[in-house]
Amino acid sequence: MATRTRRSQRRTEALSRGRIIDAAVELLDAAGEGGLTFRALTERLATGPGAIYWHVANKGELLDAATDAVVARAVAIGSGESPGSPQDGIRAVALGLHDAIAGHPWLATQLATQLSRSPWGTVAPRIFESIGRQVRALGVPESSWFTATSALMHYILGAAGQNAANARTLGADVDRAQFLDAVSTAWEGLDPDDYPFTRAVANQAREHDDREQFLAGISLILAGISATHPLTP
Amino acid sequence: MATRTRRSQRRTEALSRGRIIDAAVELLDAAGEGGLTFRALTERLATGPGAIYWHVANKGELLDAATDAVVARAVAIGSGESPGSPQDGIRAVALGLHDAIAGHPWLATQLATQLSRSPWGTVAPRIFESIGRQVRALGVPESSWFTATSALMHYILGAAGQNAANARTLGADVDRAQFLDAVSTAWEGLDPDDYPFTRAVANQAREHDDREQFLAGISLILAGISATHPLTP
DNA sequence: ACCTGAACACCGTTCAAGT
DNA sequence: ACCTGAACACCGTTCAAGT
Repeated sequence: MATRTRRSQRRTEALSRGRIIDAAVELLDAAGEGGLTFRALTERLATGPGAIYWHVANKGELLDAATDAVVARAVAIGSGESPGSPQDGIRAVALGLHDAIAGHPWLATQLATQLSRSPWGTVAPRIFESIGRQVRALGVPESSWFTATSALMHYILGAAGQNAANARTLGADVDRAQFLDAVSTAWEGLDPDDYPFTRAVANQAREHDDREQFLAGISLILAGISATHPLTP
Repeated sequence: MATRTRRSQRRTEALSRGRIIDAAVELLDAAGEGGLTFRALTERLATGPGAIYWHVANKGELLDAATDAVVARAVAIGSGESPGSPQDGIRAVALGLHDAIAGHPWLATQLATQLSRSPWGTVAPRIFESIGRQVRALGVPESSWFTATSALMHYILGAAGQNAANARTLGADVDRAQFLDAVSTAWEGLDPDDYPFTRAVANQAREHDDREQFLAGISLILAGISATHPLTP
């Protein structure tokens, strides 16, 4: 449909790594991981593939850079001087990442791949740092910093990724209520012998709210942290 | 290198969906997501692409089926009649998924994509059910089943995915100690103003054990569940 | 019903050539 | 130093034709 928008704009600014990364993010947002191709990129930037390869080593590096750009913005928002408790600080950082992934669904898969491929990159420390500072403020003893921060980070990325994937399914024609109803109905139709538990919670799935549920999980982990570690705030 | 193994074995069994899925899993295990191509598949199965398309709709469906096959095996192992406490039951299920992802690193990305793309598929209920049964056994009140099970599932998939990605980086020439040392050293070299926390825990990262750390996170969530919800076991 | 294999459209990447 | 654009190897998928 609206694929050919801004078809061959006259190129006013010179090409640059930054402009390429911005265009990549736009393509990813518009059409998901499949939407980022060098053909689409050259058309949007009104140039040839060789020009792009002059600024960027390959597609993988471009994806990493796009991921880093979006994450940097997200943690900058989530980690401003939070006025409330350290718990609220953690919730703010968590929601910042949650909403970033919700707004850029391709980020979930990309984060999973990149965090593992290169934990020495810029993305992992960025996220780790913004969560960890709040953990420290919480009064968790230093010997448990790594454990507590890792647990929170894994939960956040896991849950946010899941929610994002759900959001991606919601296209133009499917709304959220329909979607949840379809899932719940499918779960209710499962074999009673093999899936008693899933059938029993099908209705809770139908009525849940993503953000609320996400924060409930954060609260669970926070409660676990205070129960396990003597806090000294 | 050893790419051409069992080059053109005489095809003894007829082609079938099951045999195609098995071959897909082998290719994924051997060379990651990039290793599964229809070319490689046709060579290994000594057939043409058309034959595969007769049994399988497209590559996405094949990936889903491969994922489901591996997960089914994993939860079958993790959820046998556990002799210990419900807590230990949860740990067993969690470790079952953890080890499955560690053994099939491509599973992490694939699970993230598939769980969201179709939560009405077979994979999501399988995992949800195996965790949820243990949550119920724990004595969590029914109104909190969905929240507690979701939190555990998100943590497990997030953490296991991360660890798997780490494992993937460890090729033939890099061992685990070197890898962790490289990460820690990189973290220690970060800007002291921007990354005080990450620098402070760099040493904990160097010495941590994946499984131990993974289980510590599970314990944290379990502690949070008992602290938050009145258990009636 | 099941399989063959040539063909098609598309992809990431390279590179000699230009400015 | 930066950009052009044709060309290459490879990919998922289709389909007329065979058995």
